[in-house]
Amino acid sequence: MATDNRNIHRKIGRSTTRTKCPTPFLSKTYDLLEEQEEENNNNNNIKVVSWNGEGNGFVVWCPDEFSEVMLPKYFKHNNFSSFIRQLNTYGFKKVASKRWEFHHEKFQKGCRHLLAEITRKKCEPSVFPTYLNPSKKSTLLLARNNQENTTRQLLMEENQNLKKEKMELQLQIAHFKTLEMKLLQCLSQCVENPHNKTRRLF
Amino acid sequence: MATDNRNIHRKIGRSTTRTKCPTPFLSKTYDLLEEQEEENNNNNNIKVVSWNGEGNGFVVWCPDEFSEVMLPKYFKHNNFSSFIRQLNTYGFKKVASKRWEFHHEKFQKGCRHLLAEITRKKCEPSVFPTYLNPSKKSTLLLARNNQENTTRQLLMEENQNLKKEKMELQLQIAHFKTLEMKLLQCLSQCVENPHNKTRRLF
DNA sequence: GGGAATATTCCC
DNA sequence: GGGAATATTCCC
Repeated sequence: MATDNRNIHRKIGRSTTRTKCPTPFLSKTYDLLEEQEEENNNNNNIKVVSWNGEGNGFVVWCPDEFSEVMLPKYFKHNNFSSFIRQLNTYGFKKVASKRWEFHHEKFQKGCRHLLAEITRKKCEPSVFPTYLNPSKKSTLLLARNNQENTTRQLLMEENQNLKKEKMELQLQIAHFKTLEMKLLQCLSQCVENPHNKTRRLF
Repeated sequence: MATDNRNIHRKIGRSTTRTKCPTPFLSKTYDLLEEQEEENNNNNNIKVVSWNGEGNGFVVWCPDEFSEVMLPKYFKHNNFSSFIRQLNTYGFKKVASKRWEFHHEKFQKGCRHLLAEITRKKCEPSVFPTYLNPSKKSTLLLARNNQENTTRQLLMEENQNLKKEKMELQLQIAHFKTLEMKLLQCLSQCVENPHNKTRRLF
Protein backbone atom coordinates (compact mmCIF):
# COMPACT_ATOMS: atom_id res chain seq x y z
CA MET A 1 0.00 0.00 0.00
CA ALA A 2 1.22 3.47 -0.77
CA THR A 3 2.33 5.40 2.27
CA ASP A 4 0.01 8.26 2.87
CA ASN A 5 1.07 11.30 4.79
CA ARG A 6 -1.18 13.47 2.79
CA ASN A 7 -3.02 16.41 4.21
CA ILE A 8 -0.84 16.36 7.25
CA HIS A 9 -0.53 20.10 6.88
CA ARG A 10 -3.56 20.85 4.78
CA LYS A 11 -5.70 21.79 7.74
CA ILE A 12 -3.63 24.94 7.94
CA GLY A 13 -4.20 25.58 4.29
CA ARG A 14 -7.90 25.34 4.74
CA SER A 15 -8.20 27.94 7.42
CA THR A 16 -5.85 30.56 6.07
CA THR A 17 -4.96 31.56 2.57
CA ARG A 18 -1.37 32.59 3.05
CA THR A 19 -0.19 29.20 4.26
CA LYS A 20 -2.18 27.05 1.89
CA CYS A 21 -0.67 23.82 0.67
CA PRO A 22 -1.06 22.04 -2.62
CA THR A 23 -3.30 18.99 -2.68
CA PRO A 24 -1.70 15.57 -2.17
CA PHE A 25 -1.95 14.73 -5.85
CA LEU A 26 0.09 17.74 -6.89
CA SER A 27 2.70 17.37 -4.16
CA LYS A 28 3.14 13.71 -4.87
CA THR A 29 3.42 14.14 -8.60
CA TYR A 30 5.99 16.85 -8.07
CA ASP A 31 7.89 14.67 -5.55
CA LEU A 32 7.80 11.80 -7.99
CA LEU A 33 9.40 13.91 -10.71
CA GLU A 34 12.07 15.35 -8.42
CA GLU A 35 13.00 11.95 -7.05
CA GLN A 36 13.01 10.36 -10.46
CA GLU A 37 15.18 13.18 -11.78
CA GLU A 38 17.71 12.17 -9.16
CA GLU A 39 17.48 8.58 -10.39
CA ASN A 40 17.85 9.64 -14.01
CA ASN A 41 21.01 11.59 -13.21
CA ASN A 42 22.60 8.80 -11.20
CA ASN A 43 22.39 6.05 -13.77
CA ASN A 44 22.02 5.54 -17.47
CA ASN A 45 18.89 3.45 -17.41
CA ILE A 46 16.17 4.35 -19.81
CA LYS A 47 13.98 7.11 -18.39
CA VAL A 48 10.53 6.21 -17.12
CA VAL A 49 9.38 9.76 -16.46
CA SER A 50 11.07 13.16 -16.44
CA TRP A 51 10.59 16.90 -16.73
CA ASN A 52 10.60 17.98 -20.37
CA GLY A 53 13.45 19.98 -21.86
CA GLU A 54 12.08 23.39 -20.93
CA GLY A 55 11.04 22.28 -17.43
CA ASN A 56 7.54 23.53 -18.07
CA GLY A 57 5.96 20.10 -18.26
CA PHE A 58 6.76 16.42 -17.95
CA VAL A 59 6.82 13.27 -20.02
CA VAL A 60 5.89 9.73 -19.09
CA TRP A 61 8.27 7.81 -21.34
CA CYS A 62 7.26 4.30 -20.26
CA PRO A 63 3.61 4.23 -19.20
CA ASP A 64 3.67 0.54 -18.30
CA GLU A 65 6.61 0.70 -15.97
CA PHE A 66 5.43 4.04 -14.66
CA SER A 67 2.06 2.52 -13.76
CA GLU A 68 3.33 -0.74 -12.33
CA VAL A 69 6.28 0.59 -10.38
CA MET A 70 5.97 4.28 -9.66
CA LEU A 71 2.27 4.92 -9.21
CA PRO A 72 1.84 2.50 -6.27
CA LYS A 73 4.74 4.21 -4.50
CA TYR A 74 2.86 7.48 -4.43
CA PHE A 75 -0.79 6.63 -4.88
CA LYS A 76 -3.33 4.00 -3.94
CA HIS A 77 -3.47 2.42 -7.37
CA ASN A 78 -1.46 1.35 -10.38
CA ASN A 79 -3.74 2.57 -13.16
CA PHE A 80 -2.36 4.96 -15.73
CA SER A 81 -5.89 6.06 -16.61
CA SER A 82 -6.58 7.10 -13.01
CA PHE A 83 -3.44 9.18 -13.05
CA ILE A 84 -4.53 10.81 -16.31
CA ARG A 85 -7.98 11.42 -14.85
CA GLN A 86 -6.38 13.37 -12.02
CA LEU A 87 -4.24 15.38 -14.42
CA ASN A 88 -7.38 16.35 -16.30
CA THR A 89 -9.15 17.24 -13.09
CA TYR A 90 -6.37 19.71 -12.29
CA GLY A 91 -6.35 21.21 -15.78
CA PHE A 92 -3.19 19.67 -17.19
CA LYS A 93 -3.08 19.48 -20.98
CA LYS A 94 -1.64 16.73 -23.13
CA VAL A 95 0.64 18.63 -25.49
CA ALA A 96 1.95 15.96 -27.84
CA SER A 97 0.19 13.33 -29.86
CA LYS A 98 2.95 10.70 -29.80
CA ARG A 99 4.23 11.19 -26.28
CA TRP A 100 2.53 11.28 -22.88
CA GLU A 101 3.62 14.85 -22.29
CA PHE A 102 1.59 17.13 -20.02
CA HIS A 103 1.72 20.82 -19.29
CA HIS A 104 0.23 23.06 -16.67
CA GLU A 105 1.07 26.73 -16.39
CA LYS A 106 1.74 26.38 -12.65
CA PHE A 107 3.51 23.03 -12.74
CA GLN A 108 7.15 23.78 -13.50
CA LYS A 109 10.50 22.37 -12.57
CA GLY A 110 11.99 24.19 -9.60
CA CYS A 111 8.73 26.01 -8.80
CA ARG A 112 7.14 23.97 -6.07
CA HIS A 113 5.61 27.12 -4.60
CA LEU A 114 3.40 27.46 -7.68
CA LEU A 115 1.61 24.19 -6.93
CA ALA A 116 -0.58 25.84 -4.32
CA GLU A 117 -2.10 27.98 -7.07
CA ILE A 118 -3.39 25.00 -8.99
CA THR A 119 -7.01 24.21 -8.30
CA ARG A 120 -9.32 21.33 -9.16
CA LYS A 121 -11.82 22.04 -11.87
CA LYS A 122 -15.08 22.41 -10.04
CA CYS A 123 -17.95 20.42 -11.45
CA GLU A 124 -21.02 21.84 -9.80
CA PRO A 125 -23.47 19.05 -9.17
CA SER A 126 -26.14 18.98 -11.81
CA VAL A 127 -29.66 19.28 -10.50
CA PHE A 128 -31.14 17.95 -13.68
CA PRO A 129 -32.16 14.55 -14.97
CA THR A 130 -29.80 13.27 -17.60
CA TYR A 131 -32.60 12.59 -20.07
CA LEU A 132 -33.24 16.28 -20.53
CA ASN A 133 -31.26 17.94 -23.29
CA PRO A 134 -29.27 21.11 -22.58
CA SER A 135 -31.83 23.49 -24.06
CA LYS A 136 -34.59 22.14 -21.85
CA LYS A 137 -32.28 22.29 -18.89
CA SER A 138 -31.40 25.90 -19.50
CA THR A 139 -34.99 26.99 -19.90
CA LEU A 140 -37.51 25.13 -17.78
CA LEU A 141 -35.60 23.68 -14.92
CA LEU A 142 -32.96 26.31 -14.60
CA ALA A 143 -35.70 28.89 -14.40
CA ARG A 144 -37.49 26.96 -11.69
CA ASN A 145 -34.27 26.47 -9.82
CA ASN A 146 -33.39 30.13 -10.10
CA GLN A 147 -36.78 31.08 -8.82
CA GLU A 148 -36.38 28.88 -5.80
CA ASN A 149 -32.90 30.15 -5.17
CA THR A 150 -34.13 33.72 -5.51
CA THR A 151 -36.94 33.15 -3.05
CA ARG A 152 -34.57 31.64 -0.56
CA GLN A 153 -32.07 34.40 -1.20
CA LEU A 154 -34.70 37.06 -0.54
CA LEU A 155 -35.86 35.36 2.62
CA MET A 156 -32.31 35.11 3.85
CA GLU A 157 -31.66 38.78 3.13
CA GLU A 158 -34.82 39.84 4.91
CA ASN A 159 -33.76 37.63 7.76
CA GLN A 160 -30.39 39.34 7.96
CA ASN A 161 -31.97 42.78 7.89
CA LEU A 162 -34.42 41.88 10.61
CA LYS A 163 -31.62 40.62 12.82
CA LYS A 164 -29.71 43.84 12.28
CA GLU A 165 -32.74 45.95 13.09
CA LYS A 166 -33.38 43.88 16.18
CA MET A 167 -29.84 44.47 17.33
CA GLU A 168 -30.19 48.21 16.84
CA LEU A 169 -33.42 48.27 18.79
CA GLN A 170 -31.81 46.36 21.63
CA LEU A 171 -29.03 48.89 21.64
CA GLN A 172 -31.54 51.71 21.89
CA ILE A 173 -33.22 49.98 24.79
CA ALA A 174 -29.91 49.63 26.59
CA HIS A 175 -29.37 53.37 26.21
CA PHE A 176 -32.85 54.10 27.51
CA LYS A 177 -32.20 51.95 30.56
CA THR A 178 -29.03 53.84 31.34
CA LEU A 179 -30.83 57.12 30.87
CA GLU A 180 -33.69 56.04 33.10
CA MET A 181 -31.27 55.09 35.86
CA LYS A 182 -29.53 58.44 35.67
CA LEU A 183 -32.80 60.35 35.70
CA LEU A 184 -34.03 58.44 38.73
CA GLN A 185 -30.74 59.09 40.50
CA CYS A 186 -31.06 62.79 39.76
CA LEU A 187 -34.62 62.85 40.92
CA SER A 188 -33.81 61.20 44.22
CA GLN A 189 -30.92 63.59 44.79
CA CYS A 190 -33.13 66.46 43.89
CA VAL A 191 -35.77 65.37 46.35
CA GLU A 192 -33.20 64.81 49.11
CA ASN A 193 -31.34 68.07 48.47
CA PRO A 194 -33.94 70.38 47.02
CA HIS A 195 -31.76 73.50 47.39
CA ASN A 196 -28.71 72.23 45.67
CA LYS A 197 -29.60 73.78 42.37
CA THR A 198 -26.09 74.15 41.15
CA ARG A 199 -25.61 70.44 40.74
CA ARG A 200 -25.44 69.49 37.08
CA LEU A 201 -27.88 66.84 36.09
CA PHE A 202 -25.57 65.00 33.72
CA MET B 1 -1.79 -2.87 -2.95
CA ALA B 2 -5.17 -4.46 -2.58
CA THR B 3 -6.30 -6.34 -5.61
CA ASP B 4 -9.24 -4.63 -7.12
CA ASN B 5 -11.69 -6.45 -9.32
CA ARG B 6 -14.46 -4.25 -8.16
CA ASN B 7 -17.25 -3.23 -10.42
CA ILE B 8 -16.24 -5.85 -12.91
CA HIS B 9 -19.91 -6.65 -13.19
CA ARG B 10 -21.40 -3.41 -12.01
CA LYS B 11 -21.78 -2.05 -15.51
CA ILE B 12 -24.61 -4.50 -15.91
CA GLY B 13 -26.17 -3.27 -12.72
CA ARG B 14 -26.10 0.27 -13.94
CA SER B 15 -28.03 -0.36 -17.09
CA THR B 16 -30.70 -2.70 -15.80
CA THR B 17 -32.38 -3.12 -12.47
CA ARG B 18 -32.90 -6.86 -12.42
CA THR B 19 -29.19 -7.76 -12.50
CA LYS B 20 -27.92 -5.10 -10.12
CA CYS B 21 -24.91 -5.90 -7.98
CA PRO B 22 -23.93 -4.71 -4.54
CA THR B 23 -21.25 -2.06 -4.36
CA PRO B 24 -17.63 -3.17 -3.90
CA PHE B 25 -17.60 -2.14 -0.27
CA LEU B 26 -20.51 -4.42 0.58
CA SER B 27 -19.26 -7.37 -1.46
CA LYS B 28 -15.80 -7.11 -0.02
CA THR B 29 -16.98 -6.79 3.55
CA TYR B 30 -19.18 -9.83 3.05
CA ASP B 31 -16.31 -11.75 1.39
CA LEU B 32 -14.05 -10.81 4.24
CA LEU B 33 -16.46 -12.23 6.78
CA GLU B 34 -17.06 -15.43 4.84
CA GLU B 35 -13.37 -16.04 4.34
CA GLN B 36 -12.53 -15.23 7.91
CA GLU B 37 -15.29 -17.57 9.09
CA GLU B 38 -13.46 -20.32 7.25
CA GLU B 39 -10.26 -19.33 9.04
CA ASN B 40 -11.98 -19.23 12.40
CA ASN B 41 -13.36 -22.72 11.89
CA ASN B 42 -10.03 -24.19 10.76
CA ASN B 43 -7.91 -23.13 13.69
CA ASN B 44 -8.23 -22.06 17.28
CA ASN B 45 -6.56 -18.68 16.99
CA ILE B 46 -8.26 -15.78 18.60
CA LYS B 47 -10.93 -14.31 16.33
CA VAL B 48 -10.20 -11.02 14.60
CA VAL B 49 -13.63 -10.58 13.08
CA SER B 50 -16.73 -12.76 12.77
CA TRP B 51 -20.47 -12.84 12.30
CA ASN B 52 -22.28 -12.41 15.58
CA GLY B 53 -24.19 -15.24 17.24
CA GLU B 54 -27.46 -14.60 15.44
CA GLY B 55 -25.79 -14.01 12.08
CA ASN B 56 -27.57 -10.70 11.76
CA GLY B 57 -24.45 -8.59 12.24
CA PHE B 58 -20.73 -8.86 12.76
CA VAL B 59 -18.12 -8.06 15.37
CA VAL B 60 -14.58 -6.75 14.94
CA TRP B 61 -12.92 -8.38 17.91
CA CYS B 62 -9.40 -7.03 17.31
CA PRO B 63 -9.56 -3.64 15.60
CA ASP B 64 -5.77 -3.26 15.43
CA GLU B 65 -5.09 -6.55 13.74
CA PHE B 66 -8.19 -6.13 11.61
CA SER B 67 -6.94 -2.76 10.36
CA GLU B 68 -3.34 -3.72 9.84
CA VAL B 69 -3.85 -7.13 8.30
CA MET B 70 -7.32 -7.54 6.87
CA LEU B 71 -8.29 -4.11 5.59
CA PRO B 72 -5.37 -3.83 3.13
CA LYS B 73 -6.30 -7.21 1.68
CA TYR B 74 -9.70 -5.94 0.64
CA PHE B 75 -9.42 -2.15 0.50
CA LYS B 76 -6.95 0.55 -0.41
CA HIS B 77 -6.17 1.55 3.13
CA ASN B 78 -5.53 0.27 6.65
CA ASN B 79 -7.57 2.78 8.63
CA PHE B 80 -10.26 1.52 10.92
CA SER B 81 -11.94 4.91 10.88
CA SER B 82 -12.29 4.81 7.09
CA PHE B 83 -13.93 1.43 7.38
CA ILE B 84 -16.33 2.79 10.00
CA ARG B 85 -17.03 5.80 7.79
CA GLN B 86 -18.13 3.44 5.04
CA LEU B 87 -20.33 1.43 7.40
CA ASN B 88 -22.04 4.66 8.42
CA THR B 89 -22.45 5.69 4.80
CA TYR B 90 -24.33 2.46 4.15
CA GLY B 91 -26.51 2.79 7.22
CA PHE B 92 -24.95 0.19 9.51
CA LYS B 93 -25.54 0.75 13.22
CA LYS B 94 -23.13 0.14 16.08
CA VAL B 95 -25.19 -1.98 18.45
CA ALA B 96 -22.93 -2.46 21.45
CA SER B 97 -21.01 -0.03 23.56
CA LYS B 98 -18.17 -2.32 24.51
CA ARG B 99 -17.72 -4.20 21.24
CA TRP B 100 -17.30 -3.09 17.63
CA GLU B 101 -20.51 -4.81 16.64
CA PHE B 102 -22.49 -3.58 13.64
CA HIS B 103 -25.91 -4.43 12.27
CA HIS B 104 -27.71 -3.76 9.05
CA GLU B 105 -31.11 -5.20 8.27
CA LYS B 106 -29.90 -6.42 4.89
CA PHE B 107 -26.46 -7.62 5.92
CA GLN B 108 -26.90 -11.12 7.23
CA LYS B 109 -24.93 -14.32 7.25
CA GLY B 110 -25.91 -16.55 4.34
CA CYS B 111 -27.90 -13.82 2.61
CA ARG B 112 -25.53 -12.41 0.05
CA HIS B 113 -28.45 -11.66 -2.25
CA LEU B 114 -29.70 -9.06 0.22
CA LEU B 115 -26.59 -6.92 -0.24
CA ALA B 116 -27.91 -5.49 -3.48
CA GLU B 117 -30.74 -3.88 -1.56
CA ILE B 118 -28.41 -1.85 0.60
CA THR B 119 -27.92 1.70 -0.61
CA ARG B 120 -25.60 4.50 0.31
CA LYS B 121 -27.26 7.03 2.57
CA LYS B 122 -26.12 10.12 0.76
CA CYS B 123 -29.22 11.22 -1.14
CA GLU B 124 -27.72 13.74 -3.51
CA PRO B 125 -30.30 16.04 -5.07
CA SER B 126 -27.95 16.23 -8.02
CA VAL B 127 -28.47 13.14 -10.11
CA PHE B 128 -31.32 11.08 -11.42
CA PRO B 129 -29.55 8.23 -13.20
CA THR B 130 -31.43 6.77 -16.11
CA TYR B 131 -31.71 3.36 -14.50
CA LEU B 132 -34.03 4.77 -11.86
CA ASN B 133 -37.63 4.06 -12.62
CA PRO B 134 -40.21 6.88 -12.59
CA SER B 135 -41.48 6.11 -9.12
CA LYS B 136 -38.00 6.34 -7.70
CA LYS B 137 -37.41 9.52 -9.62
CA SER B 138 -40.52 11.11 -8.26
CA THR B 139 -39.58 9.97 -4.78
CA LEU B 140 -36.23 11.66 -5.13
CA LEU B 141 -37.81 14.77 -6.61
CA LEU B 142 -40.34 14.86 -3.82
CA ALA B 143 -37.60 14.45 -1.25
CA ARG B 144 -35.64 17.29 -2.79
CA ASN B 145 -38.75 19.37 -3.06
CA ASN B 146 -39.60 18.68 0.54
CA GLN B 147 -36.14 19.63 1.58
CA GLU B 148 -36.44 22.95 -0.21
CA ASN B 149 -39.90 23.53 1.17
CA THR B 150 -38.64 22.78 4.64
CA THR B 151 -35.79 25.23 4.25
CA ARG B 152 -38.16 27.93 3.02
CA GLN B 153 -40.61 27.08 5.78
CA LEU B 154 -37.92 27.43 8.42
CA LEU B 155 -36.73 30.71 6.98
CA MET B 156 -40.28 32.05 6.90
CA GLU B 157 -40.89 31.01 10.49
CA GLU B 158 -37.68 32.63 11.61
CA ASN B 159 -38.69 35.77 9.76
CA GLN B 160 -42.08 35.80 11.50
CA ASN B 161 -40.44 35.40 14.89
CA LEU B 162 -37.96 38.15 14.16
CA LYS B 163 -40.74 40.49 13.13
CA LYS B 164 -42.66 39.74 16.31
CA GLU B 165 -39.57 40.33 18.43
CA LYS B 166 -38.92 43.57 16.60
CA MET B 167 -42.44 44.72 17.33
CA GLU B 168 -42.05 43.95 21.03
CA LEU B 169 -38.78 45.82 21.16
CA GLN B 170 -40.38 48.83 19.49
CA LEU B 171 -43.15 48.69 22.05
CA GLN B 172 -40.58 48.69 24.86
CA ILE B 173 -38.89 51.69 23.30
CA ALA B 174 -42.18 53.54 23.14
CA HIS B 175 -42.67 52.89 26.85
CA PHE B 176 -39.18 54.11 27.61
CA LYS B 177 -39.84 57.30 25.69
CA THR B 178 -42.98 57.99 27.69
CA LEU B 179 -41.14 57.20 30.89
CA GLU B 180 -38.28 59.50 29.96
CA MET B 181 -40.67 62.32 29.23
CA LYS B 182 -42.44 61.90 32.56
CA LEU B 183 -39.16 61.73 34.46
CA LEU B 184 -37.92 64.88 32.81
CA GLN B 185 -41.19 66.60 33.63
CA CYS B 186 -40.89 65.56 37.25
CA LEU B 187 -37.33 66.71 37.40
CA SER B 188 -38.13 70.10 36.06
CA GLN B 189 -41.06 70.48 38.50
CA CYS B 190 -38.86 69.30 41.29
CA VAL B 191 -36.25 71.87 40.46
CA GLU B 192 -38.83 74.59 40.15
CA ASN B 193 -40.75 73.61 43.31
CA PRO B 194 -38.23 71.90 45.52
CA HIS B 195 -40.54 71.87 48.58
CA ASN B 196 -43.52 70.32 46.98
CA LYS B 197 -42.71 66.85 48.15
CA THR B 198 -46.25 65.61 48.24
CA ARG B 199 -46.66 65.62 44.52
CA ARG B 200 -46.86 62.15 43.20
CA LEU B 201 -44.42 61.44 40.46
CA PHE B 202 -46.76 59.40 38.35
C1' DG C 1 -22.11 10.14 13.01
C1' DG C 2 -21.90 12.71 9.20
C1' DG C 3 -20.51 16.88 5.84
C1' DA C 4 -17.34 17.85 2.55
C1' DA C 5 -12.87 17.69 -0.07
C1' DT C 6 -10.05 14.78 -2.57
C1' DA C 7 -8.97 10.25 -4.85
C1' DT C 8 -10.13 6.28 -7.64
C1' DT C 9 -13.00 3.95 -10.71
C1' DC C 10 -16.25 3.38 -14.40
C1' DC C 11 -18.42 4.86 -18.29
C1' DC C 12 -19.70 7.88 -22.31
C1' DG D 1 -11.72 14.74 -21.76
C1' DG D 2 -14.97 14.80 -18.51
C1' DG D 3 -19.53 13.37 -15.72
C1' DA D 4 -20.74 10.77 -12.02
C1' DA D 5 -20.58 6.90 -8.52
C1' DT D 6 -17.95 5.10 -5.02
C1' DA D 7 -13.89 5.20 -1.82
C1' DT D 8 -10.77 7.45 1.34
C1' DT D 9 -9.51 11.18 4.11
C1' DC D 10 -10.14 15.07 7.10
C1' DC D 11 -12.67 17.65 10.07
C1' DC D 12 -16.52 19.09 13.24
